[in-house]
Amino acid sequence: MRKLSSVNFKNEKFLEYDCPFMTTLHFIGKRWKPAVLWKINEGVNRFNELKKVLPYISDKMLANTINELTEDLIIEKKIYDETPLRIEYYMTDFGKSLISVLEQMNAWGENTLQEIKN
Amino acid sequence: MRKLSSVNFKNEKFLEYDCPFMTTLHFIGKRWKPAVLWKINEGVNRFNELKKVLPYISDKMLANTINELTEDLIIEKKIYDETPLRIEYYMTDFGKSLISVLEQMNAWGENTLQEIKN
DNA sequence: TTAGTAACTAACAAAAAAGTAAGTAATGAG
DNA sequence: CTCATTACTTACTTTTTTGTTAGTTACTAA
Repeated sequence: MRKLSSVNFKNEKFLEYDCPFMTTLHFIGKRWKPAVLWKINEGVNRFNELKKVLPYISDKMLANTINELTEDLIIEKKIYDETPLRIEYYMTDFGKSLISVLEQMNAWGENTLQEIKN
Repeated sequence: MRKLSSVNFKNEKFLEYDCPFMTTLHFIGKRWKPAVLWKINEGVNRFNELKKVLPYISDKMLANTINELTEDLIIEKKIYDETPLRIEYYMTDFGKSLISVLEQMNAWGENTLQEIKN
């Protein structure tokens, strides 16, 4: 749980106010968040499918990440009344607007990895 | 200090390999890094000047951040043989290539903040 | 009735990141 | 000789994030 009185928290808020890119990082700057988002965008929509494509993620981290993305309105949960239970996650329009940012970050990352190789 | 044997570290490396945007986040995904980078890019080049424009950063965090940006070859240090001592930091060409990514993140952040207001 | 599957949650521990307080080195001014 | 300035470093603590293990609910198939 976040401690709202901490200097750490206040500094984060100051930076989000002073530097809008910190707001962007607020949505994607965690270990598994951008990866989960990316996979959902690619059409991997279910809990267990996400676990397959991200083999080292733990149940807890996947659930946490999904919960935060849902609270932030980046993805939405759809519950299908079937058995066995089927729940799927989809990008919201707001979430989709983040993808082009991730794409540019991806391009820069790929480029950098290439240059390091050479 | 980073523990190279930790699951945390291994997961980070897996993600940098699997999702190139994680490589980008590796360079800017910390509390003060993108802000310091941004300010240096805007022409704030000295330790004490950076402290002025980022009033809540501690000496230690600023020094750490500058050191990491230097090790990552994003900025470079220029020492002027003057008294009092003058040291300035400048973006490298590699560092400059990151700015367009930060600019897009900034635009998305500004937009999002605007939408939240309305 | 036992086992299995999907999608989780809770309690706890370890690791990493950030913050605090004090100190350092080189120089020059008074 | 003491103080001020610039640009840091060190030792330590707190906060935050990540990971581990075990359990839960609702259903179905054998």
